[in-house]
Amino acid sequence: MHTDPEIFFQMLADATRLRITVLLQGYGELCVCELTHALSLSQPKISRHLGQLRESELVQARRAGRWMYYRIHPDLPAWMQVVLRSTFDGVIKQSPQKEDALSLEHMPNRPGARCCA
Amino acid sequence: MHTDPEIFFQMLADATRLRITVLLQGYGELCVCELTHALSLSQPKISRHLGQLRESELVQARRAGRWMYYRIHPDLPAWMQVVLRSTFDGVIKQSPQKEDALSLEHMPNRPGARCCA
DNA sequence: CAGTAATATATGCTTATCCGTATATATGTT
DNA sequence: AACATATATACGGATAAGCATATATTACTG
Repeated sequence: MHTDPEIFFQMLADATRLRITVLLQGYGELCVCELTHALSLSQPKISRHLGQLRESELVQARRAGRWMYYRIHPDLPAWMQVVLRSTFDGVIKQSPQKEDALSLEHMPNRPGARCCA
Repeated sequence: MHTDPEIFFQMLADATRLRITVLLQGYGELCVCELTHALSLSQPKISRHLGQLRESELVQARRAGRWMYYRIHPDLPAWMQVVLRSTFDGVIKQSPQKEDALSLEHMPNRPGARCCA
């Protein structure tokens, strides 16, 4: 599935999925609660969009205890990686992506690498 | 409008608009009849999608006599230009973009630069 | 084996998207 | 002016996308 450019761009064509993708591009791996906090959106909404991103194989999920960690799929075609990288560069200084990153960094009690590794 | 990444990706998230965009990326400037021929789609369908691309300022239109020539908007943000370039590189060898390019090159009586300049 | 925290899915609804067909506009030609 | 060519738009209908709320699953905890 992740070789179809139309579906790839469809995934990026929704504001919520774009924000998620940009955060994953910038932070490598994030769990659902981190994304929910960073974007200030309901958990089902985040989960539903993550489900689509996962099904289209734009992201990869990994379970660690009760947490699900998501990251950009490492096997994406090179050109898609370029697209994601330049998209990140293009939007990370703008709203709402800038605020999303700030909100993530100021999140209290973040699980994952920083606390548990 | 062409500074909104969500709309930018929405434009690329439709097969017809993606094919049009890739052709414009590869050939610089094309008229509606060339696109209609290359994609083998109805004229209103092509025109409707070109209208959306134009309204979102992803492409620019120029009239020359009875023909309307379209090209990628030259003032796109740099990161969007990178996206379009790497998308072109990623899909031009695949279907249907490969066939579109062939069909365009074999089109008889093409108007525009090649014949009239 | 309750209970709770983290995440996922189901349901019903609203709205947006896309399409084909028909028609309008606009330019050039006779 | 009438006509032909190139392109754009209008209309009605089908399908898909997105949402909020409620509920289900899964894995830890005691």
